[in-house]
This record gives sequence, C-alpha cells and structure tokens, in this order.
Amino acid sequence: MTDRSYSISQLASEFGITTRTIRFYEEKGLIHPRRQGQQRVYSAGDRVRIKLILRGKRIGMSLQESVEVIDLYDPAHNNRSQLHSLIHTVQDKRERLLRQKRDIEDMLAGLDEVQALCEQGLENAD
Amino acid sequence: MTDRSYSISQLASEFGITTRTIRFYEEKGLIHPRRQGQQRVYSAGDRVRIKLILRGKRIGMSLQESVEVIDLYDPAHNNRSQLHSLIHTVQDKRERLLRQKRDIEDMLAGLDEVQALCEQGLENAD
DNA sequence: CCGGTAGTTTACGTTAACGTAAACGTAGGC
DNA sequence: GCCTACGTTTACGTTAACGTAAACTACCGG
Repeated sequence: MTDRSYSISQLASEFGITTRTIRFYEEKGLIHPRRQGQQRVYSAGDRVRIKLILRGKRIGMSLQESVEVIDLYDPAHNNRSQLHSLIHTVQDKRERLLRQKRDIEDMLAGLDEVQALCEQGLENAD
Repeated sequence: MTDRSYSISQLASEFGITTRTIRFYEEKGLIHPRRQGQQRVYSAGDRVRIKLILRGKRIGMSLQESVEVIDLYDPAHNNRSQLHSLIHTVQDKRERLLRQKRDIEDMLAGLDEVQALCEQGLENAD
C-alpha cells in the first residue's frame, strides 16, 4: 500500500528542508534509506521518520530526543525486562510534554492580554 | 511591594541554572541588573524576566525569541504606528504556539498508545 | 593573618545542527 | 558531444548557548 518511494529532493521540498539536512540525519543514524546504485531511495517509513523528527524539532526536542521518542514505537524494545523501564521513560516524556503544554497555554494567555491592550489602544485613538 | 532583591547565586539555585548562565544572559542584553559596587543585584522584575526566558527555553524558543515575546508586554512599543505590526507579530506567535500545542497533543496520544501496548505486554506475560 | 566563600572579568573550549564549497558521477534533452 | 539537473562524498565553517579555567577582589570568622 504505502510502498511508495521518494528521492531526496522530493522529501526536501515537501518538508521545506535541504538535502544536506536529510543526509545529515542519515549521517547521525536517524534514517537508513536504501540505495539504487549510489542514489538514496526513501520509503514511506523513512518519510514518516523525517516527519516525526521535524515535529520533535518544532517543540524544541533535539534530534536524539526525537529519535528516542520515535523508537518507543519500535517493537524491538519489547523484551520483558525492558518493559518497566520503557513505561518509566514514557511517563517521564509525558510529564515534560504536559509542562510544555502548560507553558504554551500560559504564553497564549499572555498574548491574549497583549492583543487586548493593542486593540484597546487602537480604539481610543480614533 | 515586590521590591525584594536577589543575589546571582540565589537566583541560580532557585532556577537550577549556573551563575555563568545568568551572566551570559546579561552579556546578551536580556537582563540589566543594577550594581552595588561591583556586585550584581537582581530585582523582582529581573527575576521574572529570567523565569520567562526559561519558560521560553522549555518550549524550544531561542533566547532572542523569548525576549521578543517578553518585550511584547513592554509598553515601549505603544506608539500608534507600531500597534498594527505588533498585532501581526502576536498573531504569528499565536499560530506557532497553537501548532506546537497540536504537536504536543499528538505526541501525547502516541505515548498513550505505547503505554497501552506496554501494559498489555506485561499482562499476558504473567 | 589566613582560609574559605561568594563575587568579578577575560578568554578559550565545546556541542548540536546544519551551511557552504569543492570536485565529481550520471542520465536526459537538443 | 555538451549542457543542465540531480545526485554523490569529503571537509571545513558557523551560530547559539553555555562550560571551564585562570586570575583577581572583597568580606567574614577564628
């Protein structure tokens, strides 16, 4: 189904990043595209990984952190001994995210105030 | 009222950062503590600025971005000609924040799934 | 007087996340 | 056959946000 493949520049332009960035992610072991000759060929899975990495970046995560989160989905960690520590990791991530969410909501509330002051300022200046 | 003052190490330990970091913020023009002799003395206002800078950092803003947001509250920008562009800036920040919020909520939903899988995995392993 | 604690300045070092340039291969179009 | 577009590797450069070390000042208790 989702067995489409992409070139490096397709993905770059889709996500608004450079090819250098994509190669850099590979260099750091974040993605592993296959090759046709010497050219990189990206799968739908590769594409999603990049998308998730960029989502992580938007909320201030480092590349490593993003990958850490992405790899939580990876069923490789599903050996019994690690399940508890995985749950702990998830809980930790969740708490950080919840604080971030509060921080954002606080900041949004602040912006509301600023905007109200602005509009008020524009009004009594007729 | 809130005319308390703080030493650099007080603030550092309160916020869990180093004195170097606080001096660095000053070096970058983010805060302007007054001096008693050669020692820095921080006001309640200085303290709040640092707090807000750190909030910005938590949600992935650069120091400059944080200060930009903080300075929106500064009534210095309240000259008529700038009010419209200020509203535009606020709107832009708001949109970014809302997307970040969605990103976070998506990621939280992902964590929920992972956790469910974990607990399920622990169950049928009795 | 001496040691310890907190503060200061100056300056070089470090890490992450790419940017940028050089130098080259390859396939398609005219 | 040559240009152009797209791809490749290698390597040095850059910016942000501090860390770290050196070398110094000021005060306080014993």
